[in-house]
Amino acid sequence: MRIGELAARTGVSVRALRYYEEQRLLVPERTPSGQRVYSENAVDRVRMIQHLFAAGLPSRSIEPLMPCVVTGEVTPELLERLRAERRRIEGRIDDLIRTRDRLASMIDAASAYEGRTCPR
Amino acid sequence: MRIGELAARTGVSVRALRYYEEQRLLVPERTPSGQRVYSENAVDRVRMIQHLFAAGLPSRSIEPLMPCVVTGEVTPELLERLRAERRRIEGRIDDLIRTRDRLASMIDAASAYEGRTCPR
DNA sequence: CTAAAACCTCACGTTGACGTCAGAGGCAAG
DNA sequence: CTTGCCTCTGACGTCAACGTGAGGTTTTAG
Repeated sequence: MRIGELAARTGVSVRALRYYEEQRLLVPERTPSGQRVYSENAVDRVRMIQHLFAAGLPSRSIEPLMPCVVTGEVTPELLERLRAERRRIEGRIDDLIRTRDRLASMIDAASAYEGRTCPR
Repeated sequence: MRIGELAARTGVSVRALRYYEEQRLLVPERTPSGQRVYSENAVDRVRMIQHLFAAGLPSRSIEPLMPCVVTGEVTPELLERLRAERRRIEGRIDDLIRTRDRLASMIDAASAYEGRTCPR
């Protein structure tokens, strides 16, 4: 499929797909005239990339994880990188939970004084 | 205390503190000569700001939350904003958990093929 | 065959949270 | 008084993940 269809099917912009290629996250084939041609599994690939972006990984961290998807080769280094990223994400989850709890107690304390002025 | 000490005690840069002031997140007093003077509770304030930044809130979202800390006034709108931010954070937590789980199953699947080539 | 739609490659613009440098003024110690 | 560190105000630089044209080619529909 060409770039427009992939964009439509994944919900990301054409520009973003070209950006992924620039970062070597998703390198498509080319027709003789130079147009990009993507395989079916590029759809899943893009979704994966989006999830990792959403998890806060920069493209420099995603790029070395991609060879696995491409060649299917699993090196110990790759596994370790995956585990490291998992730890990073778990750390971020813990941070967010702490922040949420802090925010929740702010809300509890504040709602006791709703409409008035709370002591400081 | 002056800006250098606050920076040292909070671990954020002097530049960042001036940036917070620019965004009206933390507006200090001034000496007659123009030097910034921070009160003791600015330390907690900065930590709070850092946590909210870490939670992904932009300064435009943090700024309207700050009057509470300053004046102690709790309006219904403020409470609603706090609750909205809490919901946002909880959404991000859920996303991260999903991403972590996906990553974890990638790791499980991959480690079964460690050193070899996995089927595709 | 032609016109529209989709695609191509530069290449500059944007946003947020600062980094960094320049040039000048302020402040405690010796 | 001067040395040395801290602070001040601009103001430009950075990085990531794209957005947004400009100007030209390719593919597709009628």
